[in-house]
Amino acid sequence: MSISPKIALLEEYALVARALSAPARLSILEQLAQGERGVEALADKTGLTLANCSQHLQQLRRAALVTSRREGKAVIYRLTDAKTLDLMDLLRIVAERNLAQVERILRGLSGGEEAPDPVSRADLAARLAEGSVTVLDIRPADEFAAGHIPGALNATLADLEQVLIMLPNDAEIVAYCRGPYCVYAHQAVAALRKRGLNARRLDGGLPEWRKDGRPVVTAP
Amino acid sequence: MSISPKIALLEEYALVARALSAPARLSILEQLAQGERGVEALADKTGLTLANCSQHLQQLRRAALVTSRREGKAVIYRLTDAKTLDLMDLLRIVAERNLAQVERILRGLSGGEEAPDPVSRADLAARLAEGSVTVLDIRPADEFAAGHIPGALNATLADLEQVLIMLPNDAEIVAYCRGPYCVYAHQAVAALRKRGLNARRLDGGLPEWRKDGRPVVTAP
DNA sequence: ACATCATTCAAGCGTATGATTGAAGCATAG
DNA sequence: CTATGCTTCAATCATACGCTTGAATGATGT
Repeated sequence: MSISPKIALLEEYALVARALSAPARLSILEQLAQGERGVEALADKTGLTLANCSQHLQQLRRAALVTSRREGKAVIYRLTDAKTLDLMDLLRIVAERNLAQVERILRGLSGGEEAPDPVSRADLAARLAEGSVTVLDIRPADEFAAGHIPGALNATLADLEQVLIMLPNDAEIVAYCRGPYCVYAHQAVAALRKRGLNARRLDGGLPEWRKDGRPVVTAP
Repeated sequence: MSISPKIALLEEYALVARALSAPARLSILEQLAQGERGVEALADKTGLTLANCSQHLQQLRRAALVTSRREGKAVIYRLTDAKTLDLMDLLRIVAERNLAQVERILRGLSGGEEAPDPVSRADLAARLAEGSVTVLDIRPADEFAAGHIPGALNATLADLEQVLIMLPNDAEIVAYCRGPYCVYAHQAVAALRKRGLNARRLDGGLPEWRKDGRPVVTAP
């Protein structure tokens, strides 16, 4: 350490980057962006085994991207602060800005068609106020119950058909999901547009909406 | 829908993070933040072998953090855009904000003494205008020649003693180096303060100064 | 104190990454 | 057109990481 404080410093910075360098951990962070969670819930949502998820969580904690507290028998994890979210955002921005690969993957989700520009959160808020838009929350029911945009309808990709029949054909639809890392809304919009519906995606997901200080309601 | 577009997306984001997860690559990026460089210059500055440095550069290029162009026989690398710098900055901020380890390392550099708050770039610009401050550039002579803050004196850590004797004892000194990743200025300030001089560190280094749009001069 | 449950630790395995060496491209100079 | 020198590719080894399995820890409740 005293031999090379410079390397030691860089090593610390690299530790944070390394924590973000595994898809499994990004997936965990995306979940935590929705709200704090226990280990089992995280393992369940991300499809990781319990022990594996626990190990990833500890790497994230070592990098101080998440913190934990005990609550009875359970250990609850949450993002340390907004900086963690900022870092994830910037990572995504750089990746999308630079990597043609990302473009191709997102295009593949839309069935080859060009996706329309996303709706800004300010726009959606304004349109919500005048009731001229239908908001779809494309997330599992439990996440929807834990918090969603006021007035939003909940639908998973599998449910989508069921919810559609309740909507007028000329409805303007805005879909959102967990956030920029999540592809549910992309897929939902692609499916809706294939049916000729006027659907667009919200820029960002619930965490970003909440971060803007906009209203969020729990189970209706 | 292929096997898992979601994982594929996360994999792309992880690729960018992975590129930042090795001290050697951070070191390269710090060099490139000073300005574009050839492979050999980078290898020399970072202490890496040529082939090794080239491989790291290709990983950075795969993550689109740097781009390259040919210039005669040489291949010149540079940061793709300001986002790369932003990402490095945020990485450092999160690491310093959260990791007690970083604090200890930086404190170790100051010989255990508390370092004073850094001088903001706006403050330095104002004081430079009124000539009430001496600026020290603590970087190798070639980097100094390639660009430095107007009026700055160049000194390496080894040279420091030589330069000192030219300064009045009551001089107010501001030291800077390559930037937040660089520890030269920390060490120089610690050394100067041990001699009873009124030295402080500039917040950020030359890349940040330049990014602010402030004047930079080349070899005097 | 004991049983119980959620979480963490520990060991093993396969794979990927980083560093080194030596050989192969590629653009300019002669 | 060939020669030179910078850069990159290829092969190798050592190390680290991610995932799985099975046991240990730690707090809770009877």
